[in-house]
Amino acid sequence: MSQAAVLETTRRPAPIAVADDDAATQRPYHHGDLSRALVLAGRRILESQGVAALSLRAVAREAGVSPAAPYHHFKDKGELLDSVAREGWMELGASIVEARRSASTPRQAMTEIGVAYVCFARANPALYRIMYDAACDKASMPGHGEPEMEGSGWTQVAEAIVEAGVCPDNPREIELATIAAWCTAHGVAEMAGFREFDELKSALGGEEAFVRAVLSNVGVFGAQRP
Amino acid sequence: MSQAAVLETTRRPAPIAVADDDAATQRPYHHGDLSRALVLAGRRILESQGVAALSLRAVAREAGVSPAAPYHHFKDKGELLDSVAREGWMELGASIVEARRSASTPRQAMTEIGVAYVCFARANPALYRIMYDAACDKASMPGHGEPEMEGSGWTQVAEAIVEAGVCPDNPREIELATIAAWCTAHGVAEMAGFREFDELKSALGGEEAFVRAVLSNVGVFGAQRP
DNA sequence: ATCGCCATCTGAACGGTGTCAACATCTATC
DNA sequence: GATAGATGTTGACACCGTTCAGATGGCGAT
Repeated sequence: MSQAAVLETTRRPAPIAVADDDAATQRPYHHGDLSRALVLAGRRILESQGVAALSLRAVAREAGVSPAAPYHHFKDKGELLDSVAREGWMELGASIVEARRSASTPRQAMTEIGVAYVCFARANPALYRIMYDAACDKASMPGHGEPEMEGSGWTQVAEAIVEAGVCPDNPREIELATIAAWCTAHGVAEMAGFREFDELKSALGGEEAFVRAVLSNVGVFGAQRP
Repeated sequence: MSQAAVLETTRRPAPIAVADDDAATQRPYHHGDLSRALVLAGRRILESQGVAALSLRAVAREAGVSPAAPYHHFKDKGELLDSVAREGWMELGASIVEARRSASTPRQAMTEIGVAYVCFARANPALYRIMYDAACDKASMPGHGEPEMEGSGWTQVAEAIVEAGVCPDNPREIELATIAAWCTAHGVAEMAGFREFDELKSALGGEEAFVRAVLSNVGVFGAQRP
């Protein structure tokens, strides 16, 4: 469907409402809520065509709007991608909360948090790339200072680390362990997709088994060594 | 200097010899060894302007050649970047060999390998980004099957892991530990530059101290927990 | 020594991109 | 209902990767 829009540039797809669950909603303003529609369009392109296809013009096309329209809602392309990324971080945070809740012991919670992080990134690789890029040049990590993300993500990990007792109970040690956890999860998340590991993955019975096996070697996430 | 080349498009900088240590070398052919010169130009741009400025045209400009010239030496932009990346991996491999040699105990060797990996990536952040991107869609990890990289990098890490006894002495466990090591180093390398950590870094006495503190929390690289 | 081949380099072009200024249109508010 | 401001469109600019026809020049065959 978006294929057609790409091939036949003249005929633009009909503007999509912010939520297409109610088809009867006639867009109340020029477009409705374009900034939201653009973020959704961005995610759609990310999922269907990957990060290389995520141009500002493509997003505008997908949203059924002219290439310059986004500039009335975002300073530039980076700011639009930041919005897409922020949604991703919020979903990842929710996934971590869920993983922690599902575990029966604090130590197991750490493992599940790691697996949840990596699996989210692997399930949405293009989105995760955007998320990482956006986090790169931010002065604070995702989840710090954003009221709608309070109690998810970063703080969850720190709490779980304290509960699991993976490091001395001391603010600095806890911070270092939390950073180590994030770094490690990020590294595994980015490299789990390497084709080099395909053989090992299937030998271990799938990607999640592979991820668990790797994470078990990693200290913060792994089972306590005897 | 390359600023001028950007601003004043008409006047191209003089073609640079493949190695400018010997200024008397008159280029023997059309350009000399353009493919080598292009790789060097790419690295120069990477270091001075970052990865966002690394366009094929910019590389050609820096090498004093027309935008189409690189196509006689590389299939496309990706192949040129692959060459730049391969050099980077070889240098990183050498750095790892050196780090391992400098350590006095097998366990310390693991720590130094991790620090060397991260410090290389942090010292050449744009280059490392290219290196990672190139490794992404390769079927084998850097250092596998390339004769000029035999005995550096990947195999070094596996050997060091065996010597340090960080995992059961079993091919699969060794492979998993090696993968975990690489994932971890990659994660720390990419995130060590986050501005979020600036305060902690200076509190710990610099970036290398920060890196060592984080790595000590990650199992494969860290000191053995008591 | 000359010729012709072929690797190499150039110039111009195409479609794509991000971004901007000028203009058009619609909503909200007085 | 007039007007101001927010929102969308058009057209343009510079840059990008890539291709292709032609110029250039080194090197092997004659």
